[in-house]
Amino acid sequence: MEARSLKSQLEQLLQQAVNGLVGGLLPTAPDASQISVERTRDTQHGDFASNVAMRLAKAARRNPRELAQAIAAALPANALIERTEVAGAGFINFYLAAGAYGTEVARVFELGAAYGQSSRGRNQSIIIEFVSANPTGPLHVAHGRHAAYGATLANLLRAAGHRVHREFYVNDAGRQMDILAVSLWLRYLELSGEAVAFPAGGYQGAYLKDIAAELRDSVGAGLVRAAAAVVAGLPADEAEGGDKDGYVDALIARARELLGESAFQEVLGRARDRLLGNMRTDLEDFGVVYDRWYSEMSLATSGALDRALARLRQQGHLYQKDGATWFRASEFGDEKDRVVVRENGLTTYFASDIAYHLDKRERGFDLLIDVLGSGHHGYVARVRGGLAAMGEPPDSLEVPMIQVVTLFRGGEQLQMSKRSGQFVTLRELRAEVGNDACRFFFLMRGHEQPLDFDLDLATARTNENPVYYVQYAHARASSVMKQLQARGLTFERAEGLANVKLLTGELEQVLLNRIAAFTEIIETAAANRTPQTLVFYLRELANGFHSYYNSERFIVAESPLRNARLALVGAAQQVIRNGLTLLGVSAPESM
RNA sequence: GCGCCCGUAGCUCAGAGGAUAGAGCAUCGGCCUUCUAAGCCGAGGGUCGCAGGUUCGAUUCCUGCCGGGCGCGCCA
Repeated sequence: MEARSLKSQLEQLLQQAVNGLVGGLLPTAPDASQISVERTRDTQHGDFASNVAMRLAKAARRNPRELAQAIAAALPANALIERTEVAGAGFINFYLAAGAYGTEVARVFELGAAYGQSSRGRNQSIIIEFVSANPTGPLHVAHGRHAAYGATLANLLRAAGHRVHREFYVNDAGRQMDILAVSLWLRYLELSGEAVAFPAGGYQGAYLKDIAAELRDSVGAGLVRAAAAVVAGLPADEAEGGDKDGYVDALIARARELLGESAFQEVLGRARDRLLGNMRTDLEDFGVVYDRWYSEMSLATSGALDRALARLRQQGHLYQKDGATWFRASEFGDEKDRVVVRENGLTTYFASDIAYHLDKRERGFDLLIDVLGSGHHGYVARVRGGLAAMGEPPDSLEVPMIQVVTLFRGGEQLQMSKRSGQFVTLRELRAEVGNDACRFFFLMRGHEQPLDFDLDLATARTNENPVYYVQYAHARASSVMKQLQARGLTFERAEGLANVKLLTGELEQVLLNRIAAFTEIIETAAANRTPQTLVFYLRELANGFHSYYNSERFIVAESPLRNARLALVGAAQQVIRNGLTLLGVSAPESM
């Protein structure tokens, strides 16, 4: 069976009706995007409404209401629509057949955890890259927001019928890795009684001290060199009025010289692997898994980087200036040209990224989604330019920008600074507020909105905490089923589904309506790349459930009505669970 | 200076051409001998930053201004 939302089904019917008028009332076939159906805000306008007649009236040179009448009359016979009416300036209002919601409830039970999935995405192949934090330190709270957003968006896209591949791009190349190696080695020397002043430009976080201890346990004193030999002839660091980059670079050179390249690489690899391992564990614990961790370094070793640059050069998109190789990005929509090979012969991060994105296209992905921090917006034009220069469509790259996270405790903003090594890690945050509140809070706001994360609210076990509201609805539904058992009764699904027509109460209708909207909410949230659409929906669905719960008793004496109500409760519970699962939030049986 | 994002209820935010602009929190008033009160119901609260424009219709799209945030490396 093809999975479609009610909205999609209605749009399909409407499309057929409109097509039937082409050549008659309508001069030409309209664009499919003009033919849409929306949920009504007010039930006195029916269940769904369409503005199609108003949109087509001008081109057709027809009165909108007249056109609406004609379109409504041309709707093919179907079991979905009870009746239509033309209202206002030319709206077509749809009233669903009484059985439509009963069918939908039956589908919830039939499909279970798969309810809500649709084929809307037409199997479009999407690669979504997110977090991709530098392996130079632990993940912190901002990465958590990226992880929650990216993982949930991936879930939504898959549910909406796309093929989705999740990727973490590992920035394991470049100078930062050398700095990491030196930082670790200096911590190791410290432990070994050969302390050297720690550079301002190094990675100062305490995590490297732990890794240094492991290194010491593992290799013993083999990497120890005299502090005096390390610092001999080095330029001044920032603290002494020198240049911090110059000092770090000199230290890197000195480390290579004293250790030898292979030992230096061993230290580097030790730090990188350990930090990447921690990231992977953190993300898995947070419910975020990837299909692939893609190494930046592998672009160089596989030759992909050289191939990409050769291709650009061949097309005449590169030129030499000031000893460096530049890409003519300004000819492809960027504000200025960009360096791809530096004066010192090393390729830039941007060069890797061109090769990486070309590789994504060559692997067959239709759409490339990069989830980036809002600070990276200047980067988008550059990478699009690279794609364009390679002959790839620049709009195959889409970049949702995630705004910053600010933590608050007791009304006070927590200071976070990566440079000083004092920041709240994702691990610490999860330990304090738990996975559920963490993911829910990260997704509560639009991703382009800066997020104030209130730790007191997230840990509050009170009604002020929004994550409990939705979970509580699920737990309450479970509780009803347990209560049923305790009374020696069972839920007779067939009887319940056969009697959904008895659910004529206002609150029952509202709840049925909201349940049936789930599939189209997923479609909308996926299409707009807005997980918070699902968050808001779940709050509304939970509200519909709580209101119903407070106004009616479900376990009544009359078996048909009891089972019909239990079917509604069970369907609501299933949809809440499916929705929370997409968000990566648990659906507890009791609270 | 250039570029991107944001200005909606007291606060935090949804809504992205459509009918009377919504939610949570806060405030005030009700609801537990009955399936979990982490719940429900009700009330008050708005010049959708300002000014033009496009449109049958603009909070939504366009332009300009005002206000706030961020970014503009041969770093990654």
